[in-house]
Amino acid sequence: MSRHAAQIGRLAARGPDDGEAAEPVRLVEVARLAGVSSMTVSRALRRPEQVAPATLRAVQRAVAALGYLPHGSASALASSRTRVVAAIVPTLMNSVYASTVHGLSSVLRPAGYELMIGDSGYDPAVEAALVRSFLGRRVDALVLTGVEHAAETRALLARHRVPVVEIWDLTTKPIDVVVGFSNVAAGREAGRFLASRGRRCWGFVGTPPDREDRSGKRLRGLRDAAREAGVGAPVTAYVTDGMSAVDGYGAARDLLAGHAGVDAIFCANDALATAALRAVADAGRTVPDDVAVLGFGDFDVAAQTRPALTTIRIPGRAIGSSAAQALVLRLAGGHGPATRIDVGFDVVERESA
Amino acid sequence: MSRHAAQIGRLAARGPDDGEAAEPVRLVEVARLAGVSSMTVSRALRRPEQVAPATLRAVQRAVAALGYLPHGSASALASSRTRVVAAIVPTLMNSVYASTVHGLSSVLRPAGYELMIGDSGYDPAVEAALVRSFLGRRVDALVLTGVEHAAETRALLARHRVPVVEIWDLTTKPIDVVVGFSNVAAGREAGRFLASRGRRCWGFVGTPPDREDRSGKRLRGLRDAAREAGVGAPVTAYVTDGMSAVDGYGAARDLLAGHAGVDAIFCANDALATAALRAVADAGRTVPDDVAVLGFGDFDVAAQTRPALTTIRIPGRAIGSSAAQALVLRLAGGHGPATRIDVGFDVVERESA
DNA sequence: CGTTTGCGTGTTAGCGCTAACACGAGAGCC
DNA sequence: GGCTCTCGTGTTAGCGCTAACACGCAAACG
Repeated sequence: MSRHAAQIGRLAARGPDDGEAAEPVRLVEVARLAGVSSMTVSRALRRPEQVAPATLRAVQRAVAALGYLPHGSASALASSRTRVVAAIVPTLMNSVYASTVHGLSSVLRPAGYELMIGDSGYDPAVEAALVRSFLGRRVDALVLTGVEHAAETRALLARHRVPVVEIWDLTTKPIDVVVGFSNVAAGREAGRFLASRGRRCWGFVGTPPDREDRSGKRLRGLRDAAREAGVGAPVTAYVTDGMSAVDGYGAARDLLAGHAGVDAIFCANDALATAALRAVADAGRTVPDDVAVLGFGDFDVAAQTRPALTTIRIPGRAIGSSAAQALVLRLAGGHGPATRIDVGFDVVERESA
Repeated sequence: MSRHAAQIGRLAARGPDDGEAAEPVRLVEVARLAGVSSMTVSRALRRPEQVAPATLRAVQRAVAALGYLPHGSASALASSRTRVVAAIVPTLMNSVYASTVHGLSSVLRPAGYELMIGDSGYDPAVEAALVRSFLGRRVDALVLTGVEHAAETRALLARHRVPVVEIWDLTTKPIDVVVGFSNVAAGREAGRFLASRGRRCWGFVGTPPDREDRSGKRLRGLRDAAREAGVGAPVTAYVTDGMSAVDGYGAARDLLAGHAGVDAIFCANDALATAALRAVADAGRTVPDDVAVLGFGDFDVAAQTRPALTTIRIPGRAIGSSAAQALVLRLAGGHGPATRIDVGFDVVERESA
């Protein structure tokens, strides 16, 4: 494609009311105006400390005069660095993942990186498709939620060797860096909390444990705690199509209907827990007197429900900013000491348990 | 930079445990294996209908065998299309904007576009900085929240002529396409609702009206309705640093303290409204008997507060998907009939008003 | 006063892909 | 049988930028 032809196309696409023709400005134009070579302009913009102060000023004047904006794709192609980081979260419609994304961008943007976001809807196959697309765009790094990934995802990552940060879980074998907390320990803590409140017959609402996802690990921890406390194994009801409130109501209702003696329900996230609150009420029982409800995540809604949700608080924003810091370090060349960062969790006691 | 040198660098950066050397695969490698020219491979991937079926199969086999992933930056540079759309929202920590982003991505991703997200924190200067960064990356289109923009933003957009969709508001003079609703009409509807419930002394919590932002327009509508209903002009208390619950509590408290007769508070969003609920309770008064609280947005929390928030529901997800559809049409060449799409709004009556 | 060092800048050669055009072979037509 | 037309594919020439190296000039050095 000749430049001329491109311009024709552009002009033809314009309406008649266009004032300035706005021929796109390239590096050479800036160089010409500043009286230097284009390489010097490139350096002045990327590593100003490498050019003489007078030259720098001349370049900056020319850049401002022409309104020059560097061309990201050209820069990326020549330097093999896009300065884009991609992040995949289960969903944005959930305040803790939104916080995580916010934490990521609050560190990455000032460091000169933009974020591409994908939401997997908790589906590993969707995650794999997103990873493929992001790798095609040659992002400089990838942030993945969780440490369990589809085989295709692992194969893609092995092939393309991009820095990867896994978040919201821990493992002894991270792909690269992992920033999160132990979901098993958090589930165990949930159980200990219920035991300490005298609850003896626990229920659990979350995803089936054979998926070995984060929800499954929380259940594993809960079971550990049940053994530890000498209470019966938790009864379970599973959601299979999502982790939102609408997905959880039926499971919670079935749990209550099938096990009249249940005096506590631990939910794999707060959205499910709000559904459990309603299910308990609809079953004619009260929270927390008849049934305690314990959530997970400390979503925004947790403080607003009635009764307010007792839940496990996860520092979502800190996960994002720590992950981003680790990434920025790694991308700058330094390896950073830690490949495993545990941000921990707390129990937030409100009214529901 | 020679390709060879790049490869040395790569290898040097690897650990000793690396199995496959994973030399990155380029289009020519695929072409060689398939026994065609690289141009044919390019076409087979982008417009399969233009190559002969047998050739197409050969190319697809070669792509699969080599695990080829097209190089986004190179493609973007050669074709002047990045297949990336950037969206700027005030914040992701708010379910309605998260819904909007979700609506955008649900349409854009299947159409082959990735999303870059920026959050402006309701600050036009931040929006301008984001627009600059996104334009530098030569995104194919831009989605902006609101129709009021900093002068710098307008200048950048005029210079770079990228398709723009403005969302969450309406105007007769959109930059390009606008998808949203009339914030003035929504504010007026809020006032009419309060009037119909016998409220005579209204308060408003939101941003100062001189900003002429979406909150300001809602206040304008409320004032119109006050005149229409023959009640006094609404008393106001402003937030200046954000639109979250923490920003709103002080304003609501001051409003109640300064105007003992207030029997209704309209808040510019539901986060502020949750703060108002607490402020009313802390002032020793009850909602809705003493003071009605009317929110805006129908955030996730609205149904969970006690009393549950009566609010104006905005179809955030529909705004996102409609905007994306308009964009996909426009990017495909067709102009699409509408440059102004009104998605409307509803009053959701719960308990607080 | 030569030699060395380092700094600032220019030159060269691509990065991996695609627009535009060229071209040959076969089909359709009179 | 020559003409056009279409279809599938190849050739050429960049897109706008930067890595690597080259080079000249001043200061620093023995």
